[in-house]
Amino acid sequence: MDAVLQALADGSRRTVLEMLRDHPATAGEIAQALPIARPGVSRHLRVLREAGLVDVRQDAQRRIYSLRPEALIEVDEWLGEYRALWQNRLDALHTEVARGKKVRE
Amino acid sequence: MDAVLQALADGSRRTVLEMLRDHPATAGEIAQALPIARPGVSRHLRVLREAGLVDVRQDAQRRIYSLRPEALIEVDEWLGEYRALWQNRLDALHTEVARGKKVRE
DNA sequence: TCGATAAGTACCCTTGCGGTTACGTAACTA
DNA sequence: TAGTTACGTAACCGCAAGGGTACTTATCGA
Repeated sequence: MDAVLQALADGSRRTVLEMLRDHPATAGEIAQALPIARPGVSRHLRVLREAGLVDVRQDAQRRIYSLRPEALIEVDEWLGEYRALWQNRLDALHTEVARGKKVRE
Repeated sequence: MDAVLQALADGSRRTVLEMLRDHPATAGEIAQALPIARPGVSRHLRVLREAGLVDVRQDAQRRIYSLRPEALIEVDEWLGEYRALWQNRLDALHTEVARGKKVRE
């Protein structure tokens, strides 16, 4: 979970992820699409791999990366513990607004 | 969103957040509960504040911090774009398993 | 077996983050 | 008004993250 969030904190890595959301891609393809050089992309992919966010499949010299959204489920579950909270919060807000805004803390 | 994820990438800050999930707290209380000194906590809180994850309310000398889960909704929405994907993936997996595992990519 | 292609690793450098101590500031209190 | 309390900010330090260049490794094709 820590690894996943740390992986996601980097914008480039999120971009990689969003590329892979469309379809699997090779490391080279990803590097071409991003403003950083191949070695950098390799390292990004390593982080994503170690965080469990992507999978690699080897095809001759190519390494084809694909999304492995299972790790994101962790984040989703962590957020789940807040979801009820913000639902209540928003619901409460709505009622407050409806009854003329007597904010209570 | 970037700010939110970067804020969440730090374990201490997630801990602060989880403390505030229970109830609002002052900066001092949070610092006492954590293994880091007050100035550090202050900066953590600043990051959380600027990311929109917490709110401050002043009560005399005290600064009372409370959760503001609206920012987490952003993350939730971002994850939402993957949720369908992993649902499909898991569903697909189930059917693959059921029909005897002919993995297709 | 030798070159070409694709990717990963080693190394270096710079920047930013997180922590600490020391100091500044606002508000209560005697 | 002087002292105390509760925070925040500034300055400094160490370290790890993230980028680039150069090199290594693995696989295919001639």
